[in-house]
Amino acid sequence: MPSDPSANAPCIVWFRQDFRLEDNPALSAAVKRGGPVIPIFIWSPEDEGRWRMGAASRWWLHYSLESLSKSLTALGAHLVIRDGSVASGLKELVEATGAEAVFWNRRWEPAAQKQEEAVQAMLKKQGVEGRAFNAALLFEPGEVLNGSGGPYKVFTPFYRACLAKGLPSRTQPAPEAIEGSRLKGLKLEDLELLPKIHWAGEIAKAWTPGEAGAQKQLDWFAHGPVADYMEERNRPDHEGVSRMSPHLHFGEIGPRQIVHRLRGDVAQGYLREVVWREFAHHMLHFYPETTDEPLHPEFVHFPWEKDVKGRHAWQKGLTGYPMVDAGMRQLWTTGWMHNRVRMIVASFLVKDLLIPWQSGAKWFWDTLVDADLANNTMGWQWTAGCGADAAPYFRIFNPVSQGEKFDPDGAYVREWVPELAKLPKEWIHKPWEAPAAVLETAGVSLGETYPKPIVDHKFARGRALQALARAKGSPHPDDPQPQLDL
DNA sequence: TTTTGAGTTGTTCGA
DNA sequence: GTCGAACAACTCAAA
Repeated sequence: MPSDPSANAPCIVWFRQDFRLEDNPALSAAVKRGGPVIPIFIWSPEDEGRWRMGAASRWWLHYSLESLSKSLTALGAHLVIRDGSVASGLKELVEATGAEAVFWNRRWEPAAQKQEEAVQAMLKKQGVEGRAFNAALLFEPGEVLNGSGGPYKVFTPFYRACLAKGLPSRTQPAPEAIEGSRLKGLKLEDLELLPKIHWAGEIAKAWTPGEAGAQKQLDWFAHGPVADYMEERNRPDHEGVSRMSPHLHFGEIGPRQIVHRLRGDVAQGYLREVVWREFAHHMLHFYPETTDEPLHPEFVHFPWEKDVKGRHAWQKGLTGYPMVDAGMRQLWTTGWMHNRVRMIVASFLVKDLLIPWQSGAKWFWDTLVDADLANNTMGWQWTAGCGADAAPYFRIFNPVSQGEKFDPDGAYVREWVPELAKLPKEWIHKPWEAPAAVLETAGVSLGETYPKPIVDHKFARGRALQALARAKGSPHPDDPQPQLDL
């Protein structure tokens, strides 16, 4: 037998947002290296700064860790759980175990990158090997650049450049066995990730966190909805989308596995959305301040309203616009909202109520089980018109026509706004226009059983167009006219 | 260097 | 009911 002593020194695998065994390059490399493997998760919200994990995501994290822990145990390893700052936690572990290497998969959020730099510096000081791998993305920031060597700021050319490179689909199998090491840590319960008040019942019914749940979800999507994705993806009243977002966010499955599973023309439209996720991560990397600041600086002066009542009505799903309220209640109840409806509610907050997009981003951050800093930031900036590929200023969603177009029978509204369930579909998206007799028959009393619209959309649209014109510096009737020097 | 064409997801109005 | 045009100007990407 070879007797190189260093071959048997333990290797720590630091799990972050890559809670899977298949196609997990850090884990595979550690196993291949030989010697004991110490998988570790360190709960360190203080390392995340302003964007520490929200309540719904913490719920998911709890069960994702539970699932990962079981899978590792089945292979012979043991997930060590800790809390506190990652750099100091890893330092202690390296010293306690005599580990000679720490492997992990990269994350791209600004705070996560700072955390990683601190870990690298610590390891260098300790004389321990630190190696980072790519598990999260098809292409990491810097791999897809425009002709001038800079980052793309428009999606379509970025997308074409990705396709030209070929979407990576090679994956690594899960290890068959792992040489473990007994090491004491915290119990999962000690992290107190689950809510103290019991509000997660419906979330639990809707989702199965963990690698097996992710695989099952992808199977379901690949066998059915993917074929009609382009038509059905806009229908919140149908099961037409993949619902992969929380699994992807927590790395219970990686994008390469998705590309591998969905090869073929039928999935092109869906894979385009996966590339949007890539684009969002690249943008966040190159423009890290966009989590809080508009990408386009003229929006710093945008005349936002401080409308506390409006914000609360929006959060609770009591705006009086059924499509908006249905979405907000689906979010609150299940930790997720259909993407089409995300655009509708976001447009309503930002354009109809003129409430800052950051406020909406924060609410989503706390309530979504798939809250992802890159995707969330890109989505909200796009809606507000201040981000990459920004919406033209005149693109203001009409919550009524969007409802009639994408929830034509009102089934989605009926599910999430049950007090309107008996309204005929003719009026379900605009109950304030329904004849009194129709309302009475349906048991709807506006202002009592369901709110009247908190703002008139036509008025709000005009107001938003005016505010946008002013922010952009175009002339406005109320502004002093510049003297023309003719 | 200059020029040209394109740019996720919309709405409204008038023919 | 359906259809096309108008709704700004600007930035980005690439020829």
